[in-house]
Parts: sequence; C-alpha cells; structure tokens
Amino acid sequence: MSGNAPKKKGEASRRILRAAEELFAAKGFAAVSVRDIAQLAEVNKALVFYYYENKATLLRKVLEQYYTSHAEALSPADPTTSLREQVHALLTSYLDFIEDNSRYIHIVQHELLANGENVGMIREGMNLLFSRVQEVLADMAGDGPLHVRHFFLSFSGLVVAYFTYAPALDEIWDGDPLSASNRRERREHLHWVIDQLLSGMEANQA
Amino acid sequence: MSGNAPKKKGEASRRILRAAEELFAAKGFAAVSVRDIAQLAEVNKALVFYYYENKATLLRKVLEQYYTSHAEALSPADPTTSLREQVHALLTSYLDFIEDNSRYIHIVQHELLANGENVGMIREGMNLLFSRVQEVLADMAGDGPLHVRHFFLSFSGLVVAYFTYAPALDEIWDGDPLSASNRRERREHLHWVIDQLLSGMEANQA
DNA sequence: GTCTATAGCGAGATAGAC
DNA sequence: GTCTATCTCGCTATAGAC
Repeated sequence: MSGNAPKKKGEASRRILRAAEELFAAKGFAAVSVRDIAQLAEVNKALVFYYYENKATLLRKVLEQYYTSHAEALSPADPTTSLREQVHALLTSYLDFIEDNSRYIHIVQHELLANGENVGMIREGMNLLFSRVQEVLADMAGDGPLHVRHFFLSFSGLVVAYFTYAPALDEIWDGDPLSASNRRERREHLHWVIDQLLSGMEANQA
Repeated sequence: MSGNAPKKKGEASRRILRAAEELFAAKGFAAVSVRDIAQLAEVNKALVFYYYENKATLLRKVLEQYYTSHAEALSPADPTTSLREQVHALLTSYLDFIEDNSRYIHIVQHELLANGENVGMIREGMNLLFSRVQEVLADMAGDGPLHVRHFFLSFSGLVVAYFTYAPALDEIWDGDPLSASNRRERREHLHWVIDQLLSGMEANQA
C-alpha cells in the first residue's frame, strides 16, 4: 500500500496551491519551505516544482487567485438607494469578502511589509477598491483632510485592524475576538462609525 | 589597513541591534539572515552570535527596546483639560511616537502575522495602550458595539493603516504618501475622524 | 503525472586563534 | 572583543526512473 489518503487524481496541483495559500498566510512567504507545502498537500516535493516553476511563482498564483475573487466580490452600487445605504452596502460586501477570505488579508499584509515585487499586484487591487469607494463617496467627500482617499484608507484600516490584531486582543476582548458573536458586534461598531463619518461629511457640505 | 569605516570601538553591539531592527522591519524576521545583519552593521558574522545568543534573541531584544520606549512615550492624561482634548492629546502622542519609530509598527505587524512566541510581548504593549485609552474614554463609551475596546481598536487601525498601506498608495495619493505634507494632512484627517466619533458618543449618552 | 535521489548552495551556529 | 575557518543542516531546484 502506498498510502491511506483519500486523494483524487489530477487534483494535486490544486492541493498544492491551497496548501501554499494556507501556509503563506500563516507564516509568511520567507518562513515557509517547499517541503512544508508538499507535506501539507500530501504530494512529493518535486511535484511542486513540476506544477509551479518555483516558490515565488506559487505566491504569485495565490495572489492572482485572490485578486480575481476580490474583483468579483465587489458588487456594483445600487443607484436606487441613498448614498448612505450604498456606503453601508459596500462595507457589508467588503466585510463578507474578508470573512470568507481571511487569509487574503494576511498574505496581502505580508507582501506589503516585505515591500517587494508583489506590491504591484496589491496596488492594482487597492486601486480597484478605491475607484469603487470613490464612485459612492465622491460627491460627499471634500478636499484635503476630507478627501475621498482618506476615507478609503480609514475604512480599510478600520476593517483590517480587527484581523491583524486579533492574536493580541484576547485579553482585552472577553475570549476569542474572532468568535461569531464578537465578529457580529464588531460589524455593528463599524457601521456605527461609518454613520458618524457620513454625518460629519454631510455637515461639512452644508 | 583593515577598513575605512568610522567605527567607534565598543559600539559593535549597538550597531548590530540597530541593523537587526532595520532589516527585521524592512523584510521580516524570516527573510533576514544573520549575514545580512552583520554586513549592515559592518561586523563579522560570528560577533552577532557573541553578543546575542541567536537570531531569535536578537528579535526579542529589538522588541524589548521598543516596548520600553513605547511605554515611556505614553504621557499621562492632563485632568485639567476636557475629555475631548485628552483624546486628541493621546492621538497626537501616539502619532508622534509612531512617526519617530515607524519601524516599530512594521516589526509588530510582522510578529502579529507570524503569530509566534513574541505575540506575548506585543499583547502586553496593547494592554498598556488600551488601559490608557480606557482611562480617558471609559465614561463616554458605552456597551456592545460602543464598548471602549472597539474604539481602541478602531483608533489603532486608523493610525496604523497609513503606514501599512503606504507602499501601495502612491497612485492614489499624489506622490509619496509619507511626505511631510501628506503626513500632516493625514493627521488632520484623523483628528477630524476622532471628533466625529466623540460627537457620536456624546449623542449616544444623552 | 508522480516519484527517488541528489546536486549545490546558503543558512545558523561553533571552535579557536589573536 | 573581534576575527577566520569550518561544521552541519535544511533549503531550492534538477535529473531521471517509472
């Protein structure tokens, strides 16, 4: 017998990609070895190089995959609703995407910190998201400190902080910050924050 | 002649620590080799192991150093001013610290993402900062989605996002997001945001 | 398409001269 | 305290059998 794993044939390539994604998110590109990836994917190490030219290519494929699903997840604004509702809808869809793809953030943050070749792909993703925020917020936002780009960045920071800092928050939160009920509460907080900011922008326009 | 560098004797240990700090912040712990550190510090590789037992110890020392200066940078609240002013003062001192120690964030984020042994030290730093925020905000904040911990995390995210995302923002910003004038503008934005949130909290109390 | 075997290199760390 | 030289290991990547 060669093994007891329920592997389906032809799937090896996908298993490798999934394993790479999981490990890159957990430990970062540099801290992961191809051996780790092969082990988790339950394939031979050499097979990784057969499907993906090298370790760096593997990371690029992981990022490309996310880039695609991120772009797809951005549903277009519904012009029949109020701007305020459109902003909330955008926040909701962003949170949905991130909860479904929490590893995405980790990989992106790793790459941002490494500040290497892959920042280009991340920049494209940011630009895309920014243009969506701009569509919705352009009329409300102002200039200088109230420019759309600041709100875009602030929204991103507000959303992402929760996932970045979670491992160090368990004493401040009661128990696991990432539990379902705590995630729900955090969502409510973010929608509340958005409301305050929108009110401030409206007041500023008048 | 053995070299042309203006090295002062006895300083090697500090040069190593500084080099390690710089490289860990730029590329992350795993992506940095002891050889890199020695080269930047202009010392022999073996000397790194003479002063610091191993690579992991070096990172711990870097974190300890930051932990200390972070704690020192948190000036106590001035009870003769309004709560609103105290919050703004806290934000200002946090921003000052971070601008003076911008590498600190990068190292902390790397460690959070790695989620390894050093998260304990970071947790202590977060707890300390949280208790300061709580002092100032306890009376104003509420429960559930308006609990102090949410505001604490939101403030952190708002501040930190700017530095995390900077490498991918250059197309959205006009030129370098980290230029002096852009940093100033970002500060103004953050104070504006804080003001909106404080107003929202006051309204909620009534 | 998947494996074994191994080349070749750079890493962390140590021994010991000065 | 600082260096040279070296050990050992694990890494990426390749060659080639099946």
